[in-house]
This record gives sequence, structure tokens and C-alpha cells, in this order.
Amino acid sequence: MRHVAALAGVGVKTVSRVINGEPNVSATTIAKVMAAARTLDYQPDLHAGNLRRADGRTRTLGLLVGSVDNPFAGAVHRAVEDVALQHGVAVFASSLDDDPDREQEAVDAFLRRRVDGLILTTVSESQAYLAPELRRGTPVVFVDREPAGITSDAVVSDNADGAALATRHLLERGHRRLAHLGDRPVIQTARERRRGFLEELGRAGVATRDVPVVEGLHDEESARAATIALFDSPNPPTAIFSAQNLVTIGVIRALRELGRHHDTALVGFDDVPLGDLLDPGVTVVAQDPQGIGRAAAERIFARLDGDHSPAARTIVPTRLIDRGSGEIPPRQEG
Amino acid sequence: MRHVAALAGVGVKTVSRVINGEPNVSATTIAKVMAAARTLDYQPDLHAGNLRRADGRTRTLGLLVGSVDNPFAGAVHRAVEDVALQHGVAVFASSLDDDPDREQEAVDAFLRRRVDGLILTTVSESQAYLAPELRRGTPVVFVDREPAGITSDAVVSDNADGAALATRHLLERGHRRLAHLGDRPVIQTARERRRGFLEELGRAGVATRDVPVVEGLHDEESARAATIALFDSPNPPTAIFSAQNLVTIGVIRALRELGRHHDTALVGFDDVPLGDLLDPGVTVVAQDPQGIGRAAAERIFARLDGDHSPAARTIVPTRLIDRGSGEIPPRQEG
DNA sequence: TCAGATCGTGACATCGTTGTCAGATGCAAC
DNA sequence: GTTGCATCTGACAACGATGTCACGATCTGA
Repeated sequence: MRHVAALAGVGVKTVSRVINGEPNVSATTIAKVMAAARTLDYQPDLHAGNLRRADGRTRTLGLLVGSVDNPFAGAVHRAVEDVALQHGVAVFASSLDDDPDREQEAVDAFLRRRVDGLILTTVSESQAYLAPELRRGTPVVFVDREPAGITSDAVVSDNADGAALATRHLLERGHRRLAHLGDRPVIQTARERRRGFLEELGRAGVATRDVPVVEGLHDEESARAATIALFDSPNPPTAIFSAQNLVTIGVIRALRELGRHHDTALVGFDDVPLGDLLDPGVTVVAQDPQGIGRAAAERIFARLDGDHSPAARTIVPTRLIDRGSGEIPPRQEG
Repeated sequence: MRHVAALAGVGVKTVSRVINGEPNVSATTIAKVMAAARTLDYQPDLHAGNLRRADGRTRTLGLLVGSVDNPFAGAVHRAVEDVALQHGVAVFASSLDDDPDREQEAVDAFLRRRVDGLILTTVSESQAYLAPELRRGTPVVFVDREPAGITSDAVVSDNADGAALATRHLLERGHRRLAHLGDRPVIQTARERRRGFLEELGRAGVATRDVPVVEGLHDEESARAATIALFDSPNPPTAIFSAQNLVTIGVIRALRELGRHHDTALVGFDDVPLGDLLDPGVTVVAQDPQGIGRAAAERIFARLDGDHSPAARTIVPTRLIDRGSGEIPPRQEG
């Protein structure tokens, strides 16, 4: 900037005025400064300005998702980006990998860079460590999973309700031997989905004592193995509720290997890419990741615009999409 | 930092020394400063430090991909993030949407934030506008598509070669009536893939004059419509090469609607999620997005570490995965 | 003609941090 | 007791920008 000022033969403050479009600069001066800036390929340094600027905004936002390489997270990310772009805000994205240490590191990295707001998927037991930052006025919105040990905005699917919906769908088609294949119970949504599943069975009067509830499945392979083990047992289920998209895929692979994909019902939580093109089509309780991302970003900007209403939980609806696998009737057995 | 210094009863420079682990500070002073920093929840401001720091690094990197909501881009992004994390560098991610204006805006946003390096997928006719930044020493690596109007590192798949591989695969199974369904020709990779397709046909002695080459397909729906139109013509193809993943999906949908998915061969460029679970399985020329992302990020850090070798083009191999759709023989007709 | 308002401009302090440098302290060796 | 050296510490300037303020020039109206 000093160089631009020197070349244009004006003071640095005048350059600043021109760059920022402030009023009360003569047309000739503007022209001179613009010309000098172009010759020198001048790009203002956003961070330096920030240091002094009144609002102290970095026009930057931190987003922490399960993994940027995951369709659900990708859709959330894209929605956040689109909202942020309208506000001239850039997005830092990081992957959580369901690792509490990574959560800490990512949040620290964001805070050291003085992001204006945080959109977080978390896995650690408590997010109380964010309390000071909240007091400082940084808006924090939790997505997908609700926070613990702290109160702040959250945008989530109704996991228990969606799981119950899936379960009811199977019950209504006459299934009584259901199995639940879920993710690791440290994950809040995994617990909620299991709760929804079991409560719905309870409401239907199905004894839950002998219902196979497998947990700790985190990828396709573990889900596949768990499914095969399930069919190796004396009384295999006629219907499966898989509580996560990678788990659903693992289950599909296993059912195919076993040749049971046309006689075992399956409803998954969270949509699966190309689920409608498989045979049978995969019935799922779909979340709305775009809606989640957009709502979260809009909440951040509302807070930045001075919305001081109490922290709220926004629930983005899920919906059941039947495509075939969830409509398979129970096997008739002797 | 001034507050920490005041609370600890030391000078700001000493606090700086403690925070940055510089030597020659007494143990008691370190303890006092640490205690004060903890009480005040002090987080150093990376950007302020940067302003003065000798190397001038922001420990920040800009990544521009097709869309963060896209499996290919997600995998690239994830690989970049993993390499960056090891270097303590955070990643800004933006979506290009094949819009030249968005390219400009995103790059400007990155440069105003003084990223240490750029990893770019581009769509504008020329990236000559980056020349000043390159002279300034900012490393720029192009991914997926090569730059125009400028020389810099690039990490790409061999698109022409991969397309030729797909085409040869179909020719070897006896197909002579092939069709090419491709993306918009402003996209460099789309042109390359078309070239590979046509050149391979030429090598095989197939007259390319009447070969249907449809271009400008950018999403599932346009590809679906184009495929249906193709089968509405007098002499429909017995094999299709679809040159992009969304196009491949659109083609699959159309073939199913027409009931031709078991008698029309299909090879796609770029992998399709769950391609192995479809019926028939989707034969593709798969790229290695992880490999591309990792190579690009490593190149950035090598440049930052002082590698001044000439700009190089790194080619990440593609490989053909046969899963069924590409192995369907030509229809016997009268 | 002159007071007062308005416009255009630059000097200077400042944001939070680090590089430079000089000063203070402690200790060992003479 | 003095010198010399290593260790520890803080004052100060600087990074690139913006906020504040004051100054001179021009304009307006009585």
C-alpha cells in the first residue's frame, strides 16, 4: 500500500480510501490510485486491515464436519459455502474423523485464525472448552449433533424420530424380528437413533430383550461382517435397520453375498448415493444436509447481525423414501 | 497478549517468548505466563503475528475444486487436508461450478487472505492473471485441469489416454457403433477425453464421421435426455463412452428407462459411487482423486520448502475397472 | 468581503504480534 | 573487586492496514 501511495503520489490513507470506496476523494485522485494499484498488482491484505478495523471481522468461518470426503458432509459444506459467499465470507473446512483430539486441534486452529463464527460437528464428551469463546461473542452453531456441557445453537435432524419412523415402517409390514446395526455409541446421533428404534419396538409391544442391537460399526467392512454374523445365528432377523449410510452399504454388500437381499427388509438412516438404482432400491430415512448447512450458516450470520435471542435447536425434518428394500415382507417360515 | 503480560507481571515480549517456546526464559517466568494465559483463555492471533513474522507465512492454503459437494472433489480435498494438517496449515475450500467469475472471485478471496499456496481447478480461458502472484513466489498447483496462458505445476489424470483405454476396451469387445457423451468443451478435460476417444477410433480404422459425439452435458438430466434422443435415432449405438461421472449416471438412468441396460455397453470416465452394486456393474476408467490431492499438496509444500525446479506436470494414472457394463457384447442385428 | 460549511487530503496513533537491541542480573575465574 | 560471559528481560520499532483529527482549499450566502 505504501508503494501504491508513493507511485500515485498521495498518502497511504488516501489509497485506503480509494480501495475501500470511501467518499470524499476527487475523481482524479481515484484514477491515479487505481492506475498505480493496477500497475503494482496491489491486493489489499485483509488481515492487516482487520487488526485495526472497527468490527474486527475476518470475514472467515470455520466448518468442522465428519469428513470432507463424505456425501453428507459435502452437501452441508456446499450449503454453508453458498450462504457464506453471499456475505463475502470464506470457509475453512476440516474433518473430524470422530476423533476428540482432532476436534480440539481444528477448533484451536480456527480460533487462532480468529474466525467470525464456528459451525461444528463434535465428538468429544463436552464442549465446555468453548465457553470463553462464546462469552467473547463468537457465534457457534452445532450441526448434526447437539453439544454437551454448553448451550449454543444447534441444527440437527430428529434422529430418534427418524429411527422410529424407519422402525414403524418395518413393523407395519409385519416384521417382528428386527435387528439394529449402529455406529459407535460415543456419537450422540448413534445413541439417539438406537433409542428411537428401541422405543418404537416398545410401543408396538415387541419384546426388546432378544432384539439384536449391534453397535460400534464405523465403516462398510465392519457392518458387512456384523451382518454376516447375524445370519449365522439361530434365528436371523427378517428386517434390518441400519443407522448410518456406510453401515447401510456394508449391510447391502453382505445381504448380496448371502443371497438374502430379496428376502430381508432393510431401511437405512441417511441417504445412500444411487440408492434408487440398486436392486432392490434402498429404502431410507433421508436427512436434508443442504437444509442443515443452510440453516446453520444463516444462524451464524443472524448472530453476527446482532440477533441475541436465546440459543435454539433447529430441527430439520427427515423423510422416508421407499424404494423397495423396506417394503419386503417377512419370510414365511415353518 | 498485553493483558496476559500485565497479569503475569512481565513484558509482552516475554509472553511472546513463552507462547512460541523460545529459549532463555526462566522456569518460574514460564509458569507465571502460562498460568496467566490460561486464566484469560488467551489464544494467540496468528494473523497479527504473521504481519511481523520473518517468513510471512499465514499457514493457510486455498483450494478450489469443481464443487465441494462432489465425490471426486471431496476425495481431493480430503487428501489435501491430510497433508496440510501435518504442516499445521488450514485449508480454505471453494467451489468453482465451472463459472469463470467464481474462479476469479475465489482466487481473489484467497489472495486477499494471503494464502501460502493455491491448489486450483480452473475454467477460465487463461490464468495469466496469476502471473504477478507467481512472480511474488506463491506456489500454485493446478489440479484435474492444466492451466492456460501461464506455466505452473499441474497434477492431472491422463484424460486422453484414459478415454482411449475405455474406447479400446469397447472396440476389443467388437463394438463399432460407439457414442461419446461429454461435458462442455470449455472444460479442458472434456476436450482431452473427446480427443482420446476419437483418436482411438481412428487408430482402429473406424470412420469417425458418423459417430455421435454429444457435448455440453453437465448434469444427470441433460445426459439422460441426450441418451434417450440417441436411441430415438435410426441407428443407435451398441456402446457408449460417457466422459464424466454425472453423465454416466444420467446414461444409466436412461438405459434403464429404455430397457437397454443389458444390451448396451457402457464405460464411464471417473468412478461412480456404488458402481459395483448396480446391475450391471458399471465399468469405468477410475481416476485417483486421493493421489491427485496428495501429490498437489506435497508439491505446494515442496515449493514452500525451497524447491525451485521448473514447473512440472504430474500425471496420476487412471485404471479401468470392469464390472460388467463395459463387457456387454454388441447386439446382433439383421 | 468574510464567516462558516464542506470537501479533499495526509500525519499520526493504533490493532496484536515479533525482531532487534540494549540493559540487568548472576556466576565463575582471576 | 573486577572482568567476562551467559542468561534473562523489556523498550521500541515495525508489519500493513484503518480510525481520528487537523489542516488547507473551495464554495456558499449574507
